[in-house]
Amino acid sequence: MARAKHDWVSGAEQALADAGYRRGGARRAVLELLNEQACALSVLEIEDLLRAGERRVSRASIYRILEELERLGAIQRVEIGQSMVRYETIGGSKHHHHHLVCDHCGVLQPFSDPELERTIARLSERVPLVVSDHEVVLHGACADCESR
Amino acid sequence: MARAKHDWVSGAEQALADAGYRRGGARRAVLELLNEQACALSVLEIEDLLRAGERRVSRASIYRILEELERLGAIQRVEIGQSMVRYETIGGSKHHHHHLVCDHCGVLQPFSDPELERTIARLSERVPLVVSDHEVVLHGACADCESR
DNA sequence: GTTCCTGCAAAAGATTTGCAGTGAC
DNA sequence: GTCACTGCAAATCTTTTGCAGGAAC
Repeated sequence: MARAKHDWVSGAEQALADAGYRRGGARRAVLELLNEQACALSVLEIEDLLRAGERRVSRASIYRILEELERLGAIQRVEIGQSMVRYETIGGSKHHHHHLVCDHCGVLQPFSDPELERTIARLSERVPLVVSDHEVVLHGACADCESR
Repeated sequence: MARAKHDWVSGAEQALADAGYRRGGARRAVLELLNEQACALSVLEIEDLLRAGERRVSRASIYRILEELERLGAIQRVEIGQSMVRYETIGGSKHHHHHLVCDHCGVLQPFSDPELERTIARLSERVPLVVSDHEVVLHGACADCESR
């Protein structure tokens, strides 16, 4: 899967280049960080991870970069509570999925379910809206918090 | 339905009283406003509607009142983008539902679907989380925005 | 050399908190 | 009279914007 992972980064960079953007260190650092994640990150988490790791990037730049990437369709926003927007890659090594949120500790896990997708696809036809996207969040207690 | 509507307000007031809260004009105004709504409102919308209508309530009080009501289970938070938390009544005259969001104009509509509920209920058994709640948001273009 | 990218600092928007006065019981 | 409720103002937190210097082409 190392191949697929690398492909998301280069795919995104290609899309950026095609859209007339130049290369830059901050953007590359954000792309690589996002590519390594199992699940969606908030801007502040991205900032902290970058500060701890490869290269510090200013918060304003992170916001700007994420906005560009979202516009190009390389990442998507997910809103799962905690009053913070989160972002995650689209395509690449990860598939379409939804989220489980532990309301006690805040842990986030991805899950996916074909039956759910079929149900939503069918439902989308019956609804007074031309549906382009959907989001499902299950709230509850994770194994750790439940056993405590 | 006037009966059911009134019942949500008095039910919530009863729950508040049981929890040791006293009555107050600001809280009553918020309860009645929420009760009349078709769908979830943000704090700022609540503030504007109250200012225009029955009684002005300070923003800080609205936040505090909503927090209490959420803790008591009389209302629920929904997060549907637009970087703003929204709240709506639970129980009362309205049933469990989910949301359609027009990404162009921001309009919000409720919908519900029994098949979706069954699918999610089944799914909730298979997931590494003790599920207590769920939220589904469909994004797209509403009839108005689509035809334009 | 021109234009875009980036960081810094300030601004804006949403939410929370501290405190003092009023009102419920 | 006591303690909760409320409004105001200040503080906090997230996100956006303006501007100037540096980097990509």
